[in-house]
Amino acid sequence: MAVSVAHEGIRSALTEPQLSKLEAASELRTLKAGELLFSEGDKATHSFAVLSGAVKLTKTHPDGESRIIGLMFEGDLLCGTCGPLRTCSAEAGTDLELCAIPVEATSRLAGEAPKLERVFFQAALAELEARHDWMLLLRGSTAFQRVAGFFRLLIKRACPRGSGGRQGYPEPVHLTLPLSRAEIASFLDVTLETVSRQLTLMKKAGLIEFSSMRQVTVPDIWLLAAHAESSFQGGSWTSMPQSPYPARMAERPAA
Amino acid sequence: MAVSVAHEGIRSALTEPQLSKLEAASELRTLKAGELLFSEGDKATHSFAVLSGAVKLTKTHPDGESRIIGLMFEGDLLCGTCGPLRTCSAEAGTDLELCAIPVEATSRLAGEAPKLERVFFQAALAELEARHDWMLLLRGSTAFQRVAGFFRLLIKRACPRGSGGRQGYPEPVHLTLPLSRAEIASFLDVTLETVSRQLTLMKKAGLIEFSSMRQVTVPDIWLLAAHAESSFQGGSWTSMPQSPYPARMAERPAA
DNA sequence: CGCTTTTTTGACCGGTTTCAACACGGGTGG
DNA sequence: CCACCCGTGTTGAAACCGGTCAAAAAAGCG
Repeated sequence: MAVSVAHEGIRSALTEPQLSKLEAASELRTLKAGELLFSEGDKATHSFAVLSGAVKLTKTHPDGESRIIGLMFEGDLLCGTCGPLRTCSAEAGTDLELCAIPVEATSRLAGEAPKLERVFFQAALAELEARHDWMLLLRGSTAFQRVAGFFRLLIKRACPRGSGGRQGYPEPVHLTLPLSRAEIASFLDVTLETVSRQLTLMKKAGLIEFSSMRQVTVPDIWLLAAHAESSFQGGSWTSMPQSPYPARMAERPAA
Repeated sequence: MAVSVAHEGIRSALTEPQLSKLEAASELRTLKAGELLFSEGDKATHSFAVLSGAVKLTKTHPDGESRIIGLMFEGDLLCGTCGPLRTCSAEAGTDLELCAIPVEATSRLAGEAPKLERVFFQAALAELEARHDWMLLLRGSTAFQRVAGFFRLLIKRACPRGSGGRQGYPEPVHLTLPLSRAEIASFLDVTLETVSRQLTLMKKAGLIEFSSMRQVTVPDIWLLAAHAESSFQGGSWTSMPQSPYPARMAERPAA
């Protein structure tokens, strides 16, 4: 009980006393990588603000396998008001630190702070957007493009906060993969062997570097993206042109 | 101006006078198949309640191609409050009839009718759910499964309202495809040739029948689903067992 | 230091894609 | 009424990518 509700949107939607009330009801929760936060079909009793780490959202496929349908990072809000029941499972992708906010506490405040509801609404909308991006990434893409897209997504969502930097990353970015190869594969809907191959390919091409299994450095994400765009895939690679940057690219900094 | 806001959720969230106010501001809009409703990046000035027909939601892929990311049918609510700008384009898949509700009209009412905001919230959540279902369908599926899944989706969302019937459809269902082969292909993320081949396959197997290019009859959707589940794909088909229904299947009627 | 788990690499197979030709359907105008 | 045409849909053949099976290599752990 009693923890600072470190979510920008929520804080700014409430007055001091309201915030205190909410914080009094909330609690800090920590999980180790792999631990389950909640399961599909559970009653949605809490919302969660991610303080650190990455949350893995999964859903069970008709065939029984579970697939990763989304990831949430520091600063994201996993809203609990999405109907009475959870529609997917959540699991700690890495060690996790989050703030659990009981839905009843939020609904108690809903009357006097209509803006609060809006925050959750926005969170749901943001998730929707993320899914759209994701669907776009998966569609009509080669394995190479998917893996490249995975890096872009990772950098976009997990990085900015880590390095105090702006969002023009022409300089090397390094990041910690929140997922194992198998999990990345599930996320990208390819086999883990394919992920491994593409990673190796990218490594050989100098597009990425590994300092350890989960520590990657991306010298230039836009170079990587450029290769992904040009529909590249496995083949003769050792030498490749310096490749001019693509003409247009979503979220590309203004240069 | 002035049109009945034929959306269940909205109607039940408002009092008579509130509803009248909303209806006074709303207008009926009709589009022919192929016409554009709004584009990615447009200012979101209206919400739309789909009265009849199918709306095609598309988004532009980095490669420049536009991909279908979702479909909305009669009874669905396309909410306009999703941030200031539209994040995807909407186009009439078939001839369309919808009710356009200005966002300013809804936000004016938001104060006195908090439930209204909730309706839009729920609509967004429903969309999210739909995307999840969709992602699941696309993943790890053979072409056959995808096409079969497309039919299931179509029947689930577009049909129940048409035929006054319950939702136990062991009896033949026939429907109008809201999309061309190419569009279906885009939706399913396969080539149009593949769609055509699977359709032919299903036809030869007696799982579907065409009365015209866009008029299909599905004698037994669960039989179709059963084949999809058993990972079936092109091969020797002329004779197939009566195939017992699958043990479990999402949304399968209780029998 | 051996153990297990994760990751990489290889060879082969099969379904989709691709490229390309063909058939169908609906409309127009002779 | 039929010939013609164009867009849409179907069918065919070959190439390719990613999946699968299998095994070796590397990393993590007690």
